Amino acid sequence: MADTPPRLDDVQLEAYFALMEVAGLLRHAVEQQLREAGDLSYVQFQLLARLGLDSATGSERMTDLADGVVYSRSALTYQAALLEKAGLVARAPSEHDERSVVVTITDAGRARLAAVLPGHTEVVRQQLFQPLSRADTKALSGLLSPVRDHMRAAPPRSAAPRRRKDQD
Amino acid sequence: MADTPPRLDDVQLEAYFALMEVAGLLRHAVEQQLREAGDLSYVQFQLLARLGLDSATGSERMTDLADGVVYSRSALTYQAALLEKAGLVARAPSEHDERSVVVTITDAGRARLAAVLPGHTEVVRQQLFQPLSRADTKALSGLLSPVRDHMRAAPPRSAAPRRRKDQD
DNA sequence: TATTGTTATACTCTATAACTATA
DNA sequence: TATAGTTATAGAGTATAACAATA
Repeated sequence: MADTPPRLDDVQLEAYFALMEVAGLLRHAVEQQLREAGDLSYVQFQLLARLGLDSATGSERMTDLADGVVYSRSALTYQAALLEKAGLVARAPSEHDERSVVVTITDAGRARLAAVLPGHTEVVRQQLFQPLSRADTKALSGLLSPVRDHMRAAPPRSAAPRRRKDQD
Repeated sequence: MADTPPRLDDVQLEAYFALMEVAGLLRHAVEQQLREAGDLSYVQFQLLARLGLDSATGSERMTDLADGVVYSRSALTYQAALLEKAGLVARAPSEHDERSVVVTITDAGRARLAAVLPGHTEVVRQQLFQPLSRADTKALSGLLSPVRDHMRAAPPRSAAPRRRKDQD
């Protein structure tokens, strides 16, 4: 279709590869720490963190949890079931909409989160932030936040035209 | 041990979360494209790219391939076997060291790589680089490259003290 | 003895599609 | 009819440990 194949130049390639490798290594390091310190996968940690840190009430609907954490609903059901079996969250039908399920972090969940957080923080600090000054960190955040917003808003088009959560 | 739990401040948290989400969304988009355009996983693409683009000869030892692409040797054996079965690489014992296995990209492997690359590039350009100016891209690369080098050199210590490729 | 690579095994996680129930 | 969530199923990928072969 497009007759001008837009190559990535050297600077872009370097940025792309560095981004993917840094994120990959960081995730790997963090996953090890979470597993050893609290027997949590990264996704499970993200769910607990969203409920325990981001949410004022400690509760969220499954659908809202799915956004941003996981790519399919069944994956969320699977992880939520694991967390519930471990006693770290509770699931109950919503009062306003009987179709919805509200997930709530339990005291045990908050305790697990608190147990894991210092080590988690420590890994991120040592691996990611040690070579970055405060100005660097601000600059990094300033560069990546718009990219994140752009990605959330713009699902892949030409080369990967599928939508993420809808059927065709 | 440490009596000063070093929290991450808001700027660091923002940078950390943005990094992980950007890399996660990008990898997801890229994996879809690679699967649809060439039936390749991201790891398989990385292996082909290293052999076909980075290596002058098109060949590398298994051990050298493992470094930077994969976290365990068995995972590399698994992926290399898949690529070989698909005819995209060939494996042969090294002449200099009979223990080593040299992996070489085939013509079919180069063709597959060429078939996949334009779409891959297009996804990365649209998803990652569209909101970034050239100066932004340079800055991003300048920030992340030192972090990558730091991570390669400094395996996780206190909180996750295991080494990556050695036994205890 | 140390290194290179493979294999057997078991496990985690994910996506697809079919399904139930409520709005 | 559309939305929320679950389940069954099947597949991809990984790590661990034991193993064989060579340096």
